[in-house]
Amino acid sequence: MSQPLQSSRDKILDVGEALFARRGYAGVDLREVAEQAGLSKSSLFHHFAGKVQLYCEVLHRTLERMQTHLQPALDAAGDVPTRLDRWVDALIDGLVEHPPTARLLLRAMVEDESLPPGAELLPEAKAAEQALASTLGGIASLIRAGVACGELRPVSVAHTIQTLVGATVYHFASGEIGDGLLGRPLLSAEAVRARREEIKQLLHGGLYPARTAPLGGTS
Amino acid sequence: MSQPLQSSRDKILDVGEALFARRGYAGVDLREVAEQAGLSKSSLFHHFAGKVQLYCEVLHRTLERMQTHLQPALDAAGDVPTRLDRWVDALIDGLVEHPPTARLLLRAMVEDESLPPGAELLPEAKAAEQALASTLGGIASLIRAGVACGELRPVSVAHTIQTLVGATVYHFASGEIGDGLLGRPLLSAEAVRARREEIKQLLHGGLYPARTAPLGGTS
DNA sequence: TTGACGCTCGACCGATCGGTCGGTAGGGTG
DNA sequence: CACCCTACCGACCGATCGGTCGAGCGTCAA
Repeated sequence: MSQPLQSSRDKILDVGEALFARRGYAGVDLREVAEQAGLSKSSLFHHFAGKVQLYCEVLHRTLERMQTHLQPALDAAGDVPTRLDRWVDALIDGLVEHPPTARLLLRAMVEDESLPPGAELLPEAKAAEQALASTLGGIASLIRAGVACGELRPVSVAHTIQTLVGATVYHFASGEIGDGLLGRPLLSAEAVRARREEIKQLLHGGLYPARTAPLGGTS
Repeated sequence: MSQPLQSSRDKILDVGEALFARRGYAGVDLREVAEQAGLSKSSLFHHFAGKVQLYCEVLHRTLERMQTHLQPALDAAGDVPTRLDRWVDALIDGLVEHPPTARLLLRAMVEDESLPPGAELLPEAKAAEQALASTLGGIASLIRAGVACGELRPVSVAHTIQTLVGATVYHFASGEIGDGLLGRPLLSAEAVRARREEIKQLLHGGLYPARTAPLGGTS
C-alpha cells in the first residue's frame, strides 16, 4: 500500500534496541528481531554484517542521540549549578522519552564480557565508545569547571559523575524493583516529577556550596 | 588426596555466581560452570535441577548474605544518620569483599525478562525475592523512622533507597567505565575509600538536615 | 557378601542458535 | 532488450545449547 513510514534498516534498529534492552545481547534471538521488524532473518544480514554489528550500531545510535540531547545543557549560559540542573533534566528527559535507553546503557556497561571476543575493535563499537567518551567528557568538564571556580564543592569529578548516572540511569532501568518501591510505574508523570525533585534536592543540598535556605524553590 | 576444602555444591555456586555476574543468565554455558567447578556437566544436574534453579540459588545466597551483613547496622544504637552511615559502610563492605555481588544484583534487577517464563514461581526464586524484600524493608524502615523523628529531611523513602543503591551497587558494578573514570581499579583501596567519603559527603550535606559545618571530619 | 546410596562420568538427544547460500522480484539504465 | 543493483526470501548448515540416560565408583550398614 503506502510507502513504509520507516526504512527497514531503521525498523531493525528500533526492534533491536527494544530487545537488547529487555533481554541483553546473549538473550536476543535474531529470528525474533526479524519477525518484529516484519522481515525474514536472512534480510537482517543484508542490512547488518552480524549480530555484534547490529548491537553496536544500536548502542551507537542511542549514545549519539543522548549526546546531542545533552550538549545544549552544557553550552547554555548561566552558572555551573544551573547548567548542571539542566543537564540532569535533559538526561532524565532522554531516558523517559525513550524508555529502552536506560536499560540498554546499564546493560552495556556490564555486558562487554558477554560479547564475542574482539568485538571492541569493530568500527561500530569504536564509534559507540567515542560517543560515550564525548558525553562523559562534557559533563566532566562542567563539573571540573564548577569546582575550579568554587560554584561546586571540591568533589571528585569521577565520583560525582558516577553518582549522577546512578541516580538517573540506574533508577529508570530498575524496572519492577523500582515500580514496587515507588508503588507506581517508574515512567508515570508523577514518579518522573518526583525523581527530578529528589535529585535536585540532593544536588542543591549536597553538591553545591552550603546555603542558608533549606531548599525552598526560587520560583 | 586431601579432603576437598569445599563441597561440590558450594563450588558450583561460587563458579556460577562469578559467571552469572560476568556474562548474565543467557550468556552462561553450563559446560563452563562444570569445567571451572572441576566437574562434568552431568554432575551439575545431580546438585541442581536445572539452570534456572542454579541461578536462583546463586541469587538467593547472595541476597541472604547481604541481608545478614546489613542487619546489624540497622539494629545498632545511635541516631538515624549514624545507623544509615553504618548501613552504607556495610553495604560497600559487602560489595567489595565479594566482587561479583554488585554485577549480579544489578543484572538481576534487569534480567527478569531473559529468564524462562514461569521462573518467578520457583521456590528458589521466591526465597530470593523474600530476602531482597527483607533488605529493602529494613532500610526503608530506617529512613521512614528518620523522617518521622526529624533526623532526616522529608525525603521520599523510595527515591532515597534508589539513590543509595545507585550510588553503591551501580558504582561497584560499573566495571571498565568506572575504572576509566576513576583512573584506577574500582576495588582499589584508594578508590573504595574515596567512594565512601563521597557518599558520606553527599548524605551529610544533602540528605541530613542542614548543618553549619561544611563537612569537616570529627576525628 | 550383598545391597543401597551418594556422587561422578561419557555418550547422547532434540532444540535452537548465528550465519550462509542460491535464487527471485522489481526498478532503473544503456 | 540485456544488464545490474537493492531488497528480500526459504532452505539449509554446523555449532552449541540445556538436559537425559545408564553405568561405574566408593562407602557404609546389614
